[in-house]
Amino acid sequence: MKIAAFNVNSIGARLPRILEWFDAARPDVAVLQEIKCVNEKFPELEFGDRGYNIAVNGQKSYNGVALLSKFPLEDVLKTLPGDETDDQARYVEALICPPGARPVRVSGLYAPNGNPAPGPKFDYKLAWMRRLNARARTLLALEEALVICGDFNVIPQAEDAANPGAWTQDALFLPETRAAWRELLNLGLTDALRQMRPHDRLFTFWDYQAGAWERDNGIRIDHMLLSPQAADRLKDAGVDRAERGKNKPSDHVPVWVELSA
DNA sequence: ATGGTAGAAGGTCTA
Repeated sequence: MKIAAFNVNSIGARLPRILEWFDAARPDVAVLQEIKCVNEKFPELEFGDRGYNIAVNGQKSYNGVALLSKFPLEDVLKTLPGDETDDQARYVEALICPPGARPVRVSGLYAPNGNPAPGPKFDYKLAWMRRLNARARTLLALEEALVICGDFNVIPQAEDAANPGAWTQDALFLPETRAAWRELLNLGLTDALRQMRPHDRLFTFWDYQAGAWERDNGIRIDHMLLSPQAADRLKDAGVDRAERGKNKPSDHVPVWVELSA
Protein backbone atom coordinates (compact mmCIF):
# COMPACT_ATOMS: atom_id res chain seq x y z
CA MET A 1 0.00 0.00 0.00
CA LYS A 2 1.43 3.35 -1.06
CA ILE A 3 0.66 6.26 1.29
CA ALA A 4 1.68 9.84 0.44
CA ALA A 5 1.56 13.30 2.03
CA PHE A 6 1.64 16.51 -0.02
CA ASN A 7 1.36 20.14 1.09
CA VAL A 8 -0.21 21.56 -2.08
CA ASN A 9 -0.37 25.28 -1.13
CA SER A 10 -3.91 25.83 -2.51
CA ILE A 11 -5.72 23.03 -4.32
CA GLY A 12 -7.54 25.57 -6.47
CA ALA A 13 -4.37 27.16 -7.82
CA ARG A 14 -2.64 23.81 -8.24
CA LEU A 15 -5.28 21.29 -9.43
CA PRO A 16 -3.79 20.38 -12.87
CA ARG A 17 -0.34 19.92 -11.30
CA ILE A 18 -1.77 17.82 -8.46
CA LEU A 19 -3.83 15.57 -10.75
CA GLU A 20 -0.78 15.03 -12.96
CA TRP A 21 1.14 13.88 -9.90
CA PHE A 22 -1.72 11.57 -8.79
CA ASP A 23 -1.87 9.98 -12.25
CA ALA A 24 1.89 9.33 -12.23
CA ALA A 25 2.43 8.40 -8.55
CA ARG A 26 -0.88 6.53 -8.10
CA PRO A 27 -0.94 6.55 -4.27
CA ASP A 28 -3.50 4.27 -2.59
CA VAL A 29 -3.85 6.87 0.14
CA ALA A 30 -2.87 10.55 0.10
CA VAL A 31 -3.22 13.29 2.66
CA LEU A 32 -3.14 16.88 1.39
CA GLN A 33 -2.28 19.97 3.43
CA GLU A 34 -2.97 23.67 2.87
CA ILE A 35 -5.82 23.03 0.46
CA LYS A 36 -6.98 26.59 1.34
CA CYS A 37 -10.63 25.98 0.48
CA VAL A 38 -13.91 25.22 2.21
CA ASN A 39 -15.37 21.70 1.94
CA GLU A 40 -17.84 22.79 -0.78
CA LYS A 41 -15.01 23.97 -3.04
CA PHE A 42 -13.00 20.74 -2.85
CA PRO A 43 -12.75 19.14 -6.35
CA GLU A 44 -14.49 15.90 -5.35
CA LEU A 45 -15.40 14.91 -8.93
CA GLU A 46 -11.81 14.90 -10.15
CA PHE A 47 -10.73 12.59 -7.33
CA GLY A 48 -13.94 10.52 -7.40
CA ASP A 49 -13.30 9.82 -11.09
CA ARG A 50 -9.91 8.43 -10.09
CA GLY A 51 -11.47 6.05 -7.59
CA TYR A 52 -10.79 7.88 -4.34
CA ASN A 53 -12.97 8.03 -1.24
CA ILE A 54 -12.65 11.47 0.33
CA ALA A 55 -12.61 13.04 3.79
CA VAL A 56 -12.15 16.83 3.73
CA ASN A 57 -11.54 19.20 6.63
CA GLY A 58 -11.55 22.49 4.76
CA GLN A 59 -11.22 26.13 5.81
CA LYS A 60 -11.54 29.45 4.05
CA SER A 61 -8.25 31.06 2.95
CA TYR A 62 -5.86 29.21 5.24
CA ASN A 63 -4.98 25.68 6.29
CA GLY A 64 -7.37 22.89 5.28
CA VAL A 65 -6.53 19.19 4.93
CA ALA A 66 -7.96 16.23 3.03
CA LEU A 67 -7.57 12.46 3.04
CA LEU A 68 -8.06 10.48 -0.17
CA SER A 69 -8.19 6.67 -0.27
CA LYS A 70 -8.80 4.04 -2.92
CA PHE A 71 -10.10 1.81 -0.09
CA PRO A 72 -13.10 2.35 2.20
CA LEU A 73 -12.71 4.69 5.18
CA GLU A 74 -13.86 4.06 8.75
CA ASP A 75 -13.45 5.99 12.02
CA VAL A 76 -13.04 9.37 10.28
CA LEU A 77 -11.87 12.10 12.70
CA LYS A 78 -11.44 15.74 11.68
CA THR A 79 -10.27 17.36 14.89
CA LEU A 80 -7.14 16.88 16.93
CA PRO A 81 -8.48 16.27 20.45
CA GLY A 82 -7.47 18.42 23.38
CA ASP A 83 -8.69 21.97 22.64
CA GLU A 84 -12.38 22.69 21.96
CA THR A 85 -11.55 26.30 21.06
CA ASP A 86 -9.14 25.42 18.22
CA ASP A 87 -10.91 26.28 14.94
CA GLN A 88 -7.96 25.78 12.56
CA ALA A 89 -8.43 22.91 10.07
CA ARG A 90 -5.18 21.01 10.47
CA TYR A 91 -6.10 17.37 11.11
CA VAL A 92 -7.81 14.42 9.42
CA GLU A 93 -7.57 10.77 10.42
CA ALA A 94 -9.19 7.56 9.20
CA LEU A 95 -8.90 3.80 9.25
CA ILE A 96 -8.12 2.55 5.73
CA CYS A 97 -9.78 -0.80 5.06
CA PRO A 98 -8.50 -2.68 1.98
CA PRO A 99 -10.79 -5.64 1.18
CA GLY A 100 -9.09 -8.88 2.20
CA ALA A 101 -6.00 -7.19 3.64
CA ARG A 102 -4.94 -5.70 6.95
CA PRO A 103 -6.19 -2.17 7.72
CA VAL A 104 -3.89 0.82 8.23
CA ARG A 105 -4.77 3.90 10.29
CA VAL A 106 -3.62 7.14 8.68
CA SER A 107 -3.34 10.47 10.47
CA GLY A 108 -2.81 13.45 8.15
CA LEU A 109 -1.68 16.74 9.67
CA TYR A 110 -0.65 20.29 9.00
CA ALA A 111 1.17 21.45 12.13
CA PRO A 112 1.33 25.19 12.90
CA ASN A 113 4.30 27.12 11.51
CA GLY A 114 4.84 28.91 14.84
CA ASN A 115 6.63 32.05 13.65
CA PRO A 116 7.39 34.54 14.98
CA ALA A 117 8.98 32.94 18.02
CA PRO A 118 8.66 33.67 20.85
CA GLY A 119 5.01 34.75 20.81
CA PRO A 120 1.44 33.46 20.76
CA LYS A 121 1.90 31.62 17.46
CA PHE A 122 4.86 29.73 18.87
CA ASP A 123 2.86 28.90 22.00
CA TYR A 124 0.07 27.55 19.78
CA LYS A 125 2.58 25.44 17.83
CA LEU A 126 3.98 23.84 20.99
CA ALA A 127 0.52 23.26 22.47
CA TRP A 128 -0.59 21.67 19.19
CA MET A 129 2.43 19.35 19.25
CA ARG A 130 1.58 18.32 22.81
CA ARG A 131 -1.95 17.45 21.64
CA LEU A 132 -0.47 15.46 18.75
CA ASN A 133 1.74 13.59 21.19
CA ALA A 134 -1.33 12.69 23.28
CA ARG A 135 -3.20 11.51 20.16
CA ALA A 136 -0.18 9.43 19.09
CA ARG A 137 -0.10 7.76 22.52
CA THR A 138 -3.78 6.87 22.21
CA LEU A 139 -3.34 5.44 18.72
CA LEU A 140 -0.14 3.54 19.54
CA ALA A 141 -1.99 1.78 22.35
CA LEU A 142 -4.22 0.19 19.68
CA GLU A 143 -1.13 -1.72 18.43
CA GLU A 144 -2.15 -1.26 14.78
CA ALA A 145 -0.30 -0.33 11.62
CA LEU A 146 -0.41 3.47 11.90
CA VAL A 147 1.05 6.22 9.72
CA ILE A 148 1.16 9.78 11.09
CA CYS A 149 2.18 12.03 8.22
CA GLY A 150 2.08 15.47 6.68
CA ASP A 151 3.66 18.88 7.16
CA PHE A 152 5.04 18.87 10.72
CA ASN A 153 6.79 22.25 10.30
CA VAL A 154 9.78 20.75 12.12
CA ILE A 155 13.39 20.53 10.90
CA PRO A 156 14.52 17.55 12.99
CA GLN A 157 18.31 17.81 12.65
CA ALA A 158 20.99 20.10 11.17
CA GLU A 159 21.41 17.72 8.21
CA ASP A 160 17.76 18.39 7.34
CA ALA A 161 18.60 21.95 6.21
CA ALA A 162 20.96 23.15 3.47
CA ASN A 163 21.92 26.08 5.69
CA PRO A 164 21.06 25.17 9.30
CA GLY A 165 22.63 28.37 10.62
CA ALA A 166 19.91 30.40 8.92
CA TRP A 167 17.19 28.63 10.97
CA THR A 168 18.51 28.86 14.54
CA GLN A 169 15.97 31.55 15.51
CA ASP A 170 13.13 30.03 13.49
CA ALA A 171 10.16 28.23 15.06
CA LEU A 172 10.81 25.24 12.77
CA PHE A 173 14.25 24.59 14.29
CA LEU A 174 14.20 26.02 17.83
CA PRO A 175 15.24 23.62 20.61
CA GLU A 176 11.68 23.44 22.08
CA THR A 177 10.30 22.43 18.68
CA ARG A 178 12.92 19.76 18.13
CA ALA A 179 12.40 18.48 21.67
CA ALA A 180 8.67 18.08 20.97
CA TRP A 181 9.57 16.16 17.80
CA ARG A 182 11.91 13.87 19.73
CA GLU A 183 9.26 13.23 22.37
CA LEU A 184 6.94 12.12 19.58
CA LEU A 185 9.52 9.76 18.07
CA ASN A 186 10.45 8.42 21.50
CA LEU A 187 6.90 7.11 21.92
CA GLY A 188 8.09 4.43 19.50
CA LEU A 189 7.50 5.94 16.06
CA THR A 190 9.87 5.47 13.11
CA ASP A 191 10.89 8.38 10.85
CA ALA A 192 10.41 6.34 7.66
CA LEU A 193 12.27 8.65 5.27
CA ARG A 194 15.38 8.96 7.45
CA GLN A 195 15.27 5.24 8.31
CA MET A 196 15.10 4.18 4.65
CA ARG A 197 17.58 6.78 3.34
CA PRO A 198 19.96 7.58 6.23
CA HIS A 199 22.55 9.51 4.21
CA ASP A 200 20.45 11.26 1.55
CA ARG A 201 19.46 14.90 1.33
CA LEU A 202 15.74 14.63 1.89
CA PHE A 203 14.52 18.21 1.52
CA THR A 204 10.75 18.57 1.07
CA PHE A 205 10.40 22.40 1.02
CA TRP A 206 12.12 25.21 -0.82
CA ASP A 207 10.94 28.79 -0.30
CA TYR A 208 9.60 30.65 -3.34
CA GLN A 209 11.93 33.53 -2.47
CA ALA A 210 15.57 34.28 -3.23
CA GLY A 211 16.05 31.40 -5.67
CA ALA A 212 15.90 28.78 -2.91
CA TRP A 213 15.09 25.95 -5.35
CA GLU A 214 17.80 26.91 -7.83
CA ARG A 215 20.34 26.98 -4.98
CA ASP A 216 18.93 23.79 -3.39
CA ASN A 217 18.43 25.84 -0.24
CA GLY A 218 15.83 23.42 1.14
CA ILE A 219 14.63 21.96 4.42
CA ARG A 220 13.02 18.66 5.45
CA ILE A 221 9.73 19.41 7.24
CA ASP A 222 7.26 16.91 5.71
CA HIS A 223 7.47 13.54 7.42
CA MET A 224 6.05 10.01 7.57
CA LEU A 225 6.03 8.47 11.07
CA LEU A 226 5.26 4.75 11.48
CA SER A 227 4.06 2.69 14.42
CA PRO A 228 6.09 -0.50 15.06
CA GLN A 229 3.39 -2.54 13.29
CA ALA A 230 3.68 -0.28 10.21
CA ALA A 231 7.50 -0.12 10.37
CA ASP A 232 7.57 -3.94 10.20
CA ARG A 233 5.88 -3.60 6.80
CA LEU A 234 8.05 -0.75 5.43
CA LYS A 235 9.26 -1.62 1.91
CA ASP A 236 10.30 1.78 0.55
CA ALA A 237 10.04 5.52 1.15
CA GLY A 238 10.86 8.55 -0.93
CA VAL A 239 10.53 12.22 -1.78
CA ASP A 240 9.16 13.27 -5.20
CA ARG A 241 11.70 16.07 -5.48
CA ALA A 242 11.22 16.64 -9.22
CA GLU A 243 7.75 18.15 -8.58
CA ARG A 244 9.43 21.31 -7.28
CA GLY A 245 11.05 22.00 -10.66
CA LYS A 246 7.79 21.96 -12.63
CA ASN A 247 5.66 24.89 -13.73
CA LYS A 248 3.65 26.64 -10.96
CA PRO A 249 4.77 24.19 -8.26
CA SER A 250 3.85 24.07 -4.60
CA ASP A 251 6.73 25.11 -2.35
CA HIS A 252 6.54 21.56 -0.86
CA VAL A 253 6.94 18.22 -2.66
CA PRO A 254 5.19 14.88 -1.94
CA VAL A 255 6.65 12.32 0.47
CA TRP A 256 5.53 8.68 0.47
CA VAL A 257 5.96 5.21 1.93
CA GLU A 258 5.21 1.79 0.50
CA LEU A 259 4.00 -0.81 3.02
CA SER A 260 3.73 -4.53 2.28
CA ALA A 261 0.19 -5.95 2.24
C1' DA B 1 20.05 44.87 2.57
C1' DT B 2 15.24 43.72 7.36
C1' DG B 3 14.50 42.52 0.99
C1' DG B 4 12.55 38.41 -1.74
C1' DT B 5 7.47 35.26 -3.74
C1' DA B 6 3.05 33.09 -3.71
C1' DG B 7 -1.91 32.52 -2.53
C1' DA B 8 -6.59 34.07 -1.01
C1' DA B 9 -9.07 37.68 0.20
C1' DG B 10 -10.36 42.02 -0.86
C1' DG B 11 -7.59 46.96 0.42
C1' DT B 12 -3.51 42.33 4.49
C1' DC B 13 -2.30 38.23 6.43
C1' DT B 14 0.09 33.77 6.34
C1' DA B 15 3.82 31.13 5.16
